[in-house]
Amino acid sequence: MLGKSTKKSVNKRPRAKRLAASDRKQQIIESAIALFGRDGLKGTTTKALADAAGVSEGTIFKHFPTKKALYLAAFEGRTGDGMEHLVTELQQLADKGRDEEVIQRVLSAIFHGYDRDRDLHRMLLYVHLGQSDEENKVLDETLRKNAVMEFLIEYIATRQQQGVFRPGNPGTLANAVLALGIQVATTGKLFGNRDYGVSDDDVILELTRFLLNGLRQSS
Amino acid sequence: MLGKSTKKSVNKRPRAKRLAASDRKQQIIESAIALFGRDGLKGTTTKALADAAGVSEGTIFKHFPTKKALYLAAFEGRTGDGMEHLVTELQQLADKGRDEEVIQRVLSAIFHGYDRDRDLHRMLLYVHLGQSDEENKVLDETLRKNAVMEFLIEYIATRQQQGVFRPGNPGTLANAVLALGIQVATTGKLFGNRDYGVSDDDVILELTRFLLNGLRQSS
DNA sequence: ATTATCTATAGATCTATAGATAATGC
DNA sequence: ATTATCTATAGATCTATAGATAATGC
Repeated sequence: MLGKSTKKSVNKRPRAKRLAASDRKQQIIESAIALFGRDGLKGTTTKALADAAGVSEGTIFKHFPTKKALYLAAFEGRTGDGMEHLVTELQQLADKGRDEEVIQRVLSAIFHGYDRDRDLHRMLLYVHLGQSDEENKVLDETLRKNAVMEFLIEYIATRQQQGVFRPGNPGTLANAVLALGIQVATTGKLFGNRDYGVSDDDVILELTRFLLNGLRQSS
Repeated sequence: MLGKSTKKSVNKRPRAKRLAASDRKQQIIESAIALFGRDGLKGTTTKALADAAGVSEGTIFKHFPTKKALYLAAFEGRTGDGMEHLVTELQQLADKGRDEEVIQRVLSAIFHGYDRDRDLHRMLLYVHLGQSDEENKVLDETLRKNAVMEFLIEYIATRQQQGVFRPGNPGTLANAVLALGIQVATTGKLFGNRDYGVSDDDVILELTRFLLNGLRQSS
């Protein structure tokens, strides 16, 4: 009623500070991940992307030829960040026979990954649901979680030969370990289903004991 | 070049057979689930919905006030279909001490649910990612999987008191059982990650043994 | 004459482009 | 004078509506 801020968009955003192209590009990507993670590719408009980045829509398209190119750019350079390092660490723990720590490390890596890159993991779910050829390429690259999967299969098979773990298909069992971690992290950290008032560390400990109990020989 | 079918949309769809409103409504919902499951709410156009149902866009809006109303209608009447029946069955197995069959039954119910209503489960993932207040209402209604969750918590706690299952937070453990089943079903049946060449029944058996081993006292 | 469907279209986005304007660095 | 940003807008959808047309049942 006072005429100042009632009119739509009277307060126009100030011209964005001029940045080097590579910096602006990166900054647009960072702010885009939150939006794409929330609403998906189709659900996110270039207007929203521009507003979030603090630039005009024209600027968005100056840096990325299409909206989808920006979407896909979010995954560049993030393919399996510290996966090799993790696998090395796991291998060392496995060699020392520290089974508890192996499983615990796998679970905490998953949990922390979802904490650190929550929006990116939401995006990944959207990409999975998307399923185009192009997008599945990105997935194959990104889901180098397979490095961990491969380690687990080998690890479980070895422990079985040593008579420590009970028999059973190592692929199915490795998949079970990862699946449990991923699903608990997904519901707890992406969907907010953490009704069971327990801390992450407690859940990890509980699940570790549970998984190891499941893997080990009873007798 | 032959002029007959080169022009866009020369072959016009014949007028849809006239149906009773309730039948048409149901049929539109059925065909919509596949589209919403594939592309989500925003990714599915009313044009696509009309084409899939074999009617005009006008007809879609005659039966549903908005696209979103159609989206939400897909969940009506499907809230926990045979959940009470399942829980009754589980309770009977539990009373007889048939632990293997309890777990196996839970897992096979999840697997079969994903097989039977694949598109609906894809939609549910989209809804989960959507997260608006309104949509979470639908979720709370639909995810009466909680009935099974509640049963499992009670069941695990009882078995712990009897000294059959090892100690541990029943909520976390029950969540683990469901999470494992849901995630394996999601990746295997919704995302097509079934690289490990094993039949459903074998996976269920393997996971059942694994889960029970994890739950039971070792000594 | 009542109910279902279709046609045509309004109005609101939404993506992307072209050309103008502003800022930087030589 | 080179590079980054913005403004303005074209063209393509996309949702939803209103009024015309067709089918059914009394």
